[in-house]
Amino acid sequence: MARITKAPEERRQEILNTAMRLFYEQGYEKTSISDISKAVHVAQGLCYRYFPSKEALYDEAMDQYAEALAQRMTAGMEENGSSLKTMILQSITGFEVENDGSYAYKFCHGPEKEKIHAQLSLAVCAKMSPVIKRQLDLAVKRGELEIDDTETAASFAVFGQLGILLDPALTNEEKETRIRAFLLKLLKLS
Amino acid sequence: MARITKAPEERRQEILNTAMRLFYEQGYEKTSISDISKAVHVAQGLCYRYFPSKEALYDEAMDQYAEALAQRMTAGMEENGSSLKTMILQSITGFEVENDGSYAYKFCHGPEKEKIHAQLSLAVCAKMSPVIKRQLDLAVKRGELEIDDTETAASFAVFGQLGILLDPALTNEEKETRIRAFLLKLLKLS
Amino acid sequence: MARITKAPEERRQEILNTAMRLFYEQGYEKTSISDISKAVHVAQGLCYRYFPSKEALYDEAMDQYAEALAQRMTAGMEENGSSLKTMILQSITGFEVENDGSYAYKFCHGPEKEKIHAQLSLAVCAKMSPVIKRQLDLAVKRGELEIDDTETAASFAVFGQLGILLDPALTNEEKETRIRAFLLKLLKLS
Amino acid sequence: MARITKAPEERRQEILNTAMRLFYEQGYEKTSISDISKAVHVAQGLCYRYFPSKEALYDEAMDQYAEALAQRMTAGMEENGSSLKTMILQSITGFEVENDGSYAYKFCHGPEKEKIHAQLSLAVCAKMSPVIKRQLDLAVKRGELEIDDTETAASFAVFGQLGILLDPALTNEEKETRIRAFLLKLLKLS
DNA sequence: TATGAATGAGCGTTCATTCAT
DNA sequence: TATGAATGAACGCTCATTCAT
Repeated sequence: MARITKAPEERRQEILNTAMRLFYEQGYEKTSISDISKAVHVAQGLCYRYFPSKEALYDEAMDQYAEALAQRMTAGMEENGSSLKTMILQSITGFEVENDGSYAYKFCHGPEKEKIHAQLSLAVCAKMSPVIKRQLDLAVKRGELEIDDTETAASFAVFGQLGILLDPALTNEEKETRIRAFLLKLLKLS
Repeated sequence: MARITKAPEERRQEILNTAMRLFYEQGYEKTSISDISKAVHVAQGLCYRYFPSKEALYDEAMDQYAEALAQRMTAGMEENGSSLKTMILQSITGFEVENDGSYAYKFCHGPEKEKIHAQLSLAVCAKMSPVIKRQLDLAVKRGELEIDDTETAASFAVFGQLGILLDPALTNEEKETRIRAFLLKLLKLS
Repeated sequence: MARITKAPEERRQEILNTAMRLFYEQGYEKTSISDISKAVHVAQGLCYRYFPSKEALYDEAMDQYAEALAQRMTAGMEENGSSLKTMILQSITGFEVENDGSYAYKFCHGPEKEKIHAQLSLAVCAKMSPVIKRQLDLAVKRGELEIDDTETAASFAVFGQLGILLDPALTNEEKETRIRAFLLKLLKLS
Repeated sequence: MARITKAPEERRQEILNTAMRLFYEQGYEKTSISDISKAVHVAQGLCYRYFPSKEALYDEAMDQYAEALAQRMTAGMEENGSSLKTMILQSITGFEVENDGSYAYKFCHGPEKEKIHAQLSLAVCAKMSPVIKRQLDLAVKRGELEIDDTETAASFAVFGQLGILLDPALTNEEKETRIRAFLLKLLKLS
């Protein structure tokens, strides 16, 4: 086979991206290193130059994936200084992310059987919570809000959505409406 | 080997219990059917008389486990008619269950690397939510509470705890204190 | 389960018939004793009261099956004293047997992948040859034919058909026409 | 174990040859992939780099084996332009092939219980038939023979031998004598 | 005669990982 | 840096067979 050499970092990320996708699509166990290397058009052994084991590759891929999703969902919050109410009304609740070529849009949309969703959902929430806490702190400082334990509040505000988001009986609109209504009330913003 | 015949239901449950334990302790992939059958002191093939595949056995074991944990955590709620405030103050938040021979006490205590925790946590929350919703409905009827969307509220109240519970930086007491304080405020009970 | 007792010979034949069918339909390896006993509505262990092993059951089933097919194909020959030419023109060449509830009609019709066909075809031919030899002998006696080695002739007449019969490129009519034309010429009857 | 790397094609054929032998000697079911890989002195998994399944390996091995036997038996026919009579008198009838290190000599000599023989015999005949047909066509052209349906004639000439060849009651000389005598008569060459 | 739970060996297959090139 | 043939251990699963009832 034609031997294509790439900059290590690029190769590494390429493997990571492909692994991310396959792990997400097929689950951890059903994705073999062979699958990954085939998809990257690379020899099997090469994966082991960049990652010591399949599990290490998985951990890094999952973390990077969760990070990407969390960033996407809190995008915009850190820059502009909207009011909390505006933020909530504009927030992406995880199911409106459009298919932009990344795999973020699949969040909560894949087949339920995949055991990876639970792990990913929690990881994303864990990454989102500190961001939300910071926003709550700012809102408190701005006088929009009166809460002392913003950490717990942020945690509830983020993880609390999971029950609604993962409920297959609800439509996306219902999910969105309910979550926003509840959050506004929770933060006494309405 | 001495051939020990048991009533099918008993055998089935025996396998299920052992599988539950091993899956919990070692994770799904690292537990082989051979491990399970050895632990039950039974021929490997026997597992396949009761469960068509490892995955089916896993699914049933996980569901039964989540059910048991959810029941334990909502125990007492359905019978006595305590006030919501009392319930919250007496609630088991998932980390106070003592080691009583069951495996419930390990909830959220096992090594974080196990991928099963996320799945189990969400499954338990999903099973607890409807119970909590019913209690909120009763509380509303009793006039202790004024909420219209009790389903969403219950969902937030249950899933919202996950962020705190899964945070390894907090002690159990802190977790408990924060959650109770927040819940009381959330439900405007204090 | 309701325990249904039958006369040993009846049971034995019942098992044999079902085994015959399943071996034919699915091949030897893909048919398990469990399959057979389920199809007979009988406990697995019972098969071992009647047959010492799966292979013994197979051998007997196959032989009985081949016997049945051979009889069906030479039916009528032994009784009436038709001329050889009439016999050939009336002969069943293996593909005209209609579906009469037995499985004979499947001869040479099943999926080609089944490895059992070869064995069965040869067994049927082996059983047919002596019958045909006898008819040739009678025809020689009647002066219809002049052959010294009727055994070899019968063998060629029977086994020789296989190449045509097993050819998937020919239609049944073509097979029939060719075989009859050739046999008439071979025996110098036309 | 010492790691011996070979050219893929060589390895592939090596596995094929060994499989061929074992399948022939022991039958399909009784030959495990483990047996084959042990005999090739190779890791079990390697077989699956070259063949997707045991059955695929079997099919290819059998076909290659049948091909080799058919070639051996029709060897010489295609080159020189002997008369048909000479060909028949010189023909190898399948049982005279000496043990030359190949396994061809075992044709029709192995234990009858092996179910593979029937399949192999028919496969060899199927491969021989077109060759014989071509010879008959040439003989017709040379005026040695007067037959219109040479395809059917070839089929009968080849497959028709099976009954005699597979008859365990006959000696090799008898088989040879009878077949040659019959073929000469059949083709009206004597 | 009949049941069906239980056995236990073994099979085909997969796969993470290694290593000579 | 990259290849891909080779390893070898294990795994899920099947199944002929046994045996207590």
